[in-house]
Amino acid sequence: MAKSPNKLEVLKLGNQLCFPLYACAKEVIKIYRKPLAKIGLTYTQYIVMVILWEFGEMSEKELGEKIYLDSGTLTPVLKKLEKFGFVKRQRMTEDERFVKITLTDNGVKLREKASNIPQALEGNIYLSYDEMITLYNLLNKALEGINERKTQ
Amino acid sequence: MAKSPNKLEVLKLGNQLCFPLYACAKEVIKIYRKPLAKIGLTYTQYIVMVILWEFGEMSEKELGEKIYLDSGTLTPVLKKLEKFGFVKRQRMTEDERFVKITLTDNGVKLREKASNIPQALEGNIYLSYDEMITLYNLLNKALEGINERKTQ
DNA sequence: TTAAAATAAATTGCACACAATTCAATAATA
DNA sequence: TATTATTGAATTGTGTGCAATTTATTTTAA
Repeated sequence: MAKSPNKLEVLKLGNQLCFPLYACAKEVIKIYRKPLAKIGLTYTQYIVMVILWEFGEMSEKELGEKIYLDSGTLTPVLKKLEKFGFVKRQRMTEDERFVKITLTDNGVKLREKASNIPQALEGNIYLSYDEMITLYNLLNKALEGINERKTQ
Repeated sequence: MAKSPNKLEVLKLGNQLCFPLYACAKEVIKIYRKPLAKIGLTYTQYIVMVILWEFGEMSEKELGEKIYLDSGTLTPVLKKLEKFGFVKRQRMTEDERFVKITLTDNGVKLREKASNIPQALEGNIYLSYDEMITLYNLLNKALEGINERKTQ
């Protein structure tokens, strides 16, 4: 049975958590980079497309909330994807402050070409299925906590 | 009892893991940003200092391996820290290709001022101690796997 | 109903992050 | 030993990522 941790121990571990999180995210993104280059996308562009493939059209604001990016990052990425011909950006007539992001036909088609991208991780993540599930759940729980704090 | 997952399920989950990892890392770094600004450091600069505080002087190459950064990122960061007066950079006489990174007195002193930085996470990570331990272990296991693959 | 506040994007400036290349020093080998 | 290969750091160019500010639009409230 593990001893009950004091506050200092929790803090120290929190600090230690930070680094592997940072390093692991970078390394996993790096694994995706090469296969993504083959279909002409960066990781950030890919994530935008994944969200749009899953949820369909939405405002830039909504997209930014889902992807944890503000307009400072997102606007240039979306303009690039528009230049590539994968998305369309247009002000909404109901409220001209909002920009609606829509997939073009080519954007929809790209989904198939990207379908083998997840295989990039094959043989690169040495975790069991159960460990991956646990990791996935803990990360999402942590994210939820951070979101909760934000909306207060 | 969970059913045995097929390969496709593992791949799909791997892909899904990628995003919360990316998002969570960004959000946690964001939490550190404000308290770090008070002692005049960015997150990357802080991680460099943490490594040097823990392990002492080492070459830029060694530092880069520990922190998962190449010279393209690390050289400018180290030059900045040198300008701040926290580290010293000098070519090693034994082998002039290597640059040895050493803490200055001010660099050592900064450690105390930074001692309360981990408290930034207090009230921001809604995970139990055990969950944090599990998350920490899984991330490190994933990192080890990635490293292993690299050295092959 | 108009002035003030709020809101969504866009812009600006700074700091990474990394691939690719260059440069200088050292090691390997013909 | 002279040539080639390798290695560590530095440089260059592109792409985020974000805080702070600006702009245009809409909402709120006086």
